[in-house]
Amino acid sequence: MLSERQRMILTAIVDDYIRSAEPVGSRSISKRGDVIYSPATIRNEMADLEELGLLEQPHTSAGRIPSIKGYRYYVDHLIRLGGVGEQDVLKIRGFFAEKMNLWEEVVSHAATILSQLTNYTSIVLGPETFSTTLKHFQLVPLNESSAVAIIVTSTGHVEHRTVTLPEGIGMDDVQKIVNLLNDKLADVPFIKIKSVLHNEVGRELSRFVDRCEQLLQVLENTLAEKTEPKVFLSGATNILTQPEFKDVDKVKNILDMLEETPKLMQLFQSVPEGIQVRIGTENVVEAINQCSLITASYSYDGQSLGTIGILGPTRMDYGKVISLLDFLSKDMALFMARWQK
Amino acid sequence: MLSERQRMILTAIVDDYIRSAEPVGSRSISKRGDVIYSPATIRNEMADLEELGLLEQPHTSAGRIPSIKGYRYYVDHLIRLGGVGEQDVLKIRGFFAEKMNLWEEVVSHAATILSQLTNYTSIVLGPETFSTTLKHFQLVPLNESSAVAIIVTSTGHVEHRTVTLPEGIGMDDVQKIVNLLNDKLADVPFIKIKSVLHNEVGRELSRFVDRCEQLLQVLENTLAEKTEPKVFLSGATNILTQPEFKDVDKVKNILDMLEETPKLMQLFQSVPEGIQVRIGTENVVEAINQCSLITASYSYDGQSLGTIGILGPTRMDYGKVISLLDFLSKDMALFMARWQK
DNA sequence: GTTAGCACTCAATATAAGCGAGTGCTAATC
DNA sequence: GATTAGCACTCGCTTATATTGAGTGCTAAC
Repeated sequence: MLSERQRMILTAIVDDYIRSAEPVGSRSISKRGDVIYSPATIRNEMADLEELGLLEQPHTSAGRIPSIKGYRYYVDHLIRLGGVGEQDVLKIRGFFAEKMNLWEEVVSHAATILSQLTNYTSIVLGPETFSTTLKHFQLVPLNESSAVAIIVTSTGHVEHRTVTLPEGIGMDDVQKIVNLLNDKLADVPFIKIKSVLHNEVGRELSRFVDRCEQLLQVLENTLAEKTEPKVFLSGATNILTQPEFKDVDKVKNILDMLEETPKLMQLFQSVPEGIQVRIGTENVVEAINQCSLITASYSYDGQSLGTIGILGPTRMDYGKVISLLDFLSKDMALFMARWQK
Repeated sequence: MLSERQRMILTAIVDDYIRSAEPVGSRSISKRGDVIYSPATIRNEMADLEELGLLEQPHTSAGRIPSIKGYRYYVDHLIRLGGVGEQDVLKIRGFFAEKMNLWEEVVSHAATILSQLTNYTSIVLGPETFSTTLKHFQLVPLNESSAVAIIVTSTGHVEHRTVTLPEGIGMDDVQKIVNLLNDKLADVPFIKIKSVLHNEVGRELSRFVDRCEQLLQVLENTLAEKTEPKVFLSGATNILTQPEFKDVDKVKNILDMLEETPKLMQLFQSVPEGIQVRIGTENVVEAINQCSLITASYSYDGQSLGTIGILGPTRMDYGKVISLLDFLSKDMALFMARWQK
């Protein structure tokens, strides 16, 4: 357990370091005004904090910088959430005032706004098709053996993939099946599609059409296949403005990872509801062991819709980013809730 | 007009510099074996080449490097196209052997392959919807006032956008119009859609439906709107491995530009048929004045389908990249030709 | 026309000196 | 006992200075 004084000093060091990117010395803290002890006293406390693993010294005659553990303590116990600045609120409000019909638009714009407001890299995931309902289904034949399946969700999200048609099935049979599926599956949540298909549709269908089992199977897979949520990135190059990433080699790994969608998804694996902060090596993906990732999921009616995240250096403005993500994720949820009806 | 010896020396310098990224001195050329003159003679020629603006000296006591004009001369007159390496051919063949149904897949994979084979950044444009024909058209209502218009092209490309429905139009009227459009417009090239709509459809439609002019107008715009060709990027971070881009600030501008699609499109404005090399400041976009962009358009039946390009430092392996782009663009054209039927 | 020789240039590297921000420890002070 | 002034010490950073070596341009000889 830290003393009140230690907490004050740790807070001061983290805050200063976040601002300046320079190791913080005892003298500069003493001069700040909010810690009214002499440099010597502060030095003693700093030595103790280092012993506790909360601070580090780049070299003997330098000031202190927070360790991962130090940031963790700061985020868990010391942080003051200042709320979102007036300017930023206005920008976000303006953003949501625009007319947007497609989920993609909302999400990609959100990513842009986030990276602009923070000067870090924003990563926004969504929509997860599974959390929406089917609006319309269509099969457009390309040639004898393949077709494009088009799925429109209640959120205006359009998804398409190619399917291979079973041999020797007639076009009008296909059309019948598609019509029936539209009838039966409209407004059914994706999560229930499989069971509806089996219980209601299968029976009925066999009355109409012969040899439809294969096709039905294909379509079932197509419809029920969990889709990768789309990833929207913005401000990937912002990392280059950070002094700790002046070195090209350090940056390369990070940018490489951002280019690879699967790796990116891995970052978001098992993020819980609400706001989550992962500092430095707390991230499983090695490439970002020098970075922190803050994520916030946005949800509707208890159902998680997607996740928004900010990737920056461990020396990131946690207070600002957390406030902002909290604010934006709630606004997004609200915005999309208006839609669900 | 350059003498044969000058051409040999210029070739040697460009080749060496492309390999080593270091200014090339007279001694090292003399030792290569293919230019059998003493360093002193070569120095004299180098001085002449510099006077002609083909070479530059970073500083007095350094070797020479090619100027933009030097590269230009090299590309126009000296380059030896070695063809594509066996390894690379195999990879490309393997790539086209895969089954791909959507144009997007082909194009995005092509981008990946290109960046892998060259270690530069690849930018692939396509498909331009205008060069294909309409396969299917669908309108899925989202609510009273808006709907998603879905367009499937002959190449399996699916395109969607939201449209605003005119007030007070009935759903069955909408359906009638959509059906009619599908009847009349199937397999019509996008380039002709506007005229077909006016001549054949407009007349006929007014017989069926009242108050459809507005909707028809909206759909006409939707269908005839020239779509931005999609851009696929790969290997954006490869630029970071180049020694001339060790400096983060130089790289930032380039990567920033790559993140912005409109800027990226600007790069490809007015690229002619065939292979085009733009060296350094020959590029209009300032951010890449230290880079060269090589583009090749792929076409079918005289109609340009899209463009593939490689962005690298001016000190780029022009011979290899040109051969590769030539090869790949032709293969892509062939692959897609098989499809058009 | 070609080349050997030589003085010269200049970035890059190495070496040393000085500075200064910051520390840890000790002893005096509150 | 907690706090702080004082001081010696550390060490990265900056600046100044020398050294090196790859490369040049010019001249004179071949």
